[in-house]
Amino acid sequence: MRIDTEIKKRPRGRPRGFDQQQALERMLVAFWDRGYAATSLDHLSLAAGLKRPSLYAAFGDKKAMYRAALNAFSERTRKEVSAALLGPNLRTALRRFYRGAIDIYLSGEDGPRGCLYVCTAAVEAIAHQEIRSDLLEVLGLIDEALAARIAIAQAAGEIPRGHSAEDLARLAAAVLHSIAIRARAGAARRQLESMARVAVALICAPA
Amino acid sequence: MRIDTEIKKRPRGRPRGFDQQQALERMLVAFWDRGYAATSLDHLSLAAGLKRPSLYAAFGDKKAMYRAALNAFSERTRKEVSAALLGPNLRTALRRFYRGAIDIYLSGEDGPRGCLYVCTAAVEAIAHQEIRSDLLEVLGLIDEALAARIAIAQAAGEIPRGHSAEDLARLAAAVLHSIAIRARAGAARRQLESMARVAVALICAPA
DNA sequence: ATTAATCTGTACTGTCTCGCACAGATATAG
DNA sequence: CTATATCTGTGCGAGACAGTACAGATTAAT
Repeated sequence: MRIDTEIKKRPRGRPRGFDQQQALERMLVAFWDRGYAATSLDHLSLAAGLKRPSLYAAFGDKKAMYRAALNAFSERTRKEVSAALLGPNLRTALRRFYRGAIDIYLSGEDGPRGCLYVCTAAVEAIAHQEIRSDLLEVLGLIDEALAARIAIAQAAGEIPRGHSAEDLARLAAAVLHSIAIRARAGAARRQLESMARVAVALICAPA
Repeated sequence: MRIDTEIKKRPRGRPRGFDQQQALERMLVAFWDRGYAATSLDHLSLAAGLKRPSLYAAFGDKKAMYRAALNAFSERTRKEVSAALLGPNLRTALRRFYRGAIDIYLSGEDGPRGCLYVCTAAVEAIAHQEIRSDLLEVLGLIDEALAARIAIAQAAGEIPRGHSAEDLARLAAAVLHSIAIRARAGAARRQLESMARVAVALICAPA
C-alpha cells in the first residue's frame, strides 16, 4: 500500500508487515490511558495489533517502548507549542498555547488523559532514573520555549520587566501542569479555561 | 506497651499485634515511592511488617489500602496547610504554605517524592473512578483553603481585588502542583523556592 | 534454484501477582 | 475450664506478567 517514493532501499530479509510509527502511536495511547506500570505487554500488543515478539524486535523491552512513546509525544507537542507561540503578540500566543493544550488534555475515550509526562511519567521518576531525566528534560524545554517568547515580548516593550522572562515562563508552565492534572482529575473545561485566562492576564498585565 | 487510658474496652478475641495507624503510615510511604500500580502487596507487607492476610483483614483489598493512604496523606496535609495559612498576613501565610510543601515534596530516601496525589493518584484516574474523585476532591479542598485565606486578605484591603479570590487561589494551587511535579522530576530546590517567591509576589503585589 | 537475512506467530519459561483457606495462637465471656 | 471470637502465619492456587526459543513465512542477493 505504501508508495515507494522513498529512496531507502529495502533491507535484506522479509520486510515489516506493519507501520512502525503507527504502532508506536497506538502504544502511546495505551500508556497514556493506564500509565507505564499498569500497561502490560498484552495491552500494548492488542493496541498495536502486533504480537509481543514483534514489539520486542521493533522497540526493545517495555521501558524502551514507553520511552519511545514519551519521545513521540514530546516531538509532537513541541511542534504544536512552537506553532502556537508564534502568535503576533504574547497575549494571543499564550491563548493559543493554552487552548491547544486543553484540547489535548481533555481528549480520551475513557476519560480526559491530561499530559503523558505530567500524569504518567512523574510517578515512575523514583524507580526509573531514565524516565526521571526524560521528564526533567521536557519540563525544561517547555520552560525555555515560553521564556524565549516572553523575552521577545519584553524586548518589544509589550509587557513590563518586573519579573524575569524565566520566572514568568515557569509560572506559565505551572498553570499548564496544573491544567493537565486537573483535566485528568475530571475538572470542568470551564475551570481550565478560566485558569488559562487568569495566567494570561497576570503575565500580560500592563504595568 | 500502650498505656490503656482509652475507655474503649477490648473487643472479644485476640487483639491486634500491631499499630494500625503506624502500619498505614508505612504503606503510605511505599505507595508514595512507587505509585499504586507498581506497588505489590509484598512490598506493602514488607513495608508494614505484616503478612498479607493481616493487611487484607485490616484494610481490605489493594485499592482500599491505597485510598486509605490517600486519606491519611490528605488529613495530615490539611492540618499543616491550615496552620501555615494562619499567618498574620497573606504574604507570610503563603510563604509558610510553600516552604512546608517544598520540604515535604523534597523528602524521600530514594529521591524526592513530590505529592502523593499529584504524582501517584493522577495516573490512576482513568482506570479507577474512585481514585479520580478522591483526587478531584482534594484539589478542590486546597483551592478552597487558599481562596478563603485570600478572600480575608482582600477584605482587609491587604491586596487588590483585580482578580477574584478563587482565581488567585487556583493560580497559587497551580504553582504548588507544578512544584510537586518538578520536585519528583529532580528540579533543584532553588528553582522550587524561586517559583514560590514569584507566585507570592504576583498574588500579593500592591496594586 | 539456492542461500542468507529478516519478520511473524505459537508456545514456552520462570517469576510475580492478588487474594484466600486453613490451622494455630491469644484473647474475652461465662 | 470451656466456649467463642478474633488475630497471625504458612502455604496454596489460579492467573497475569515479561521476555524468549523456535519453527515457518517472506523477501533480497547470488
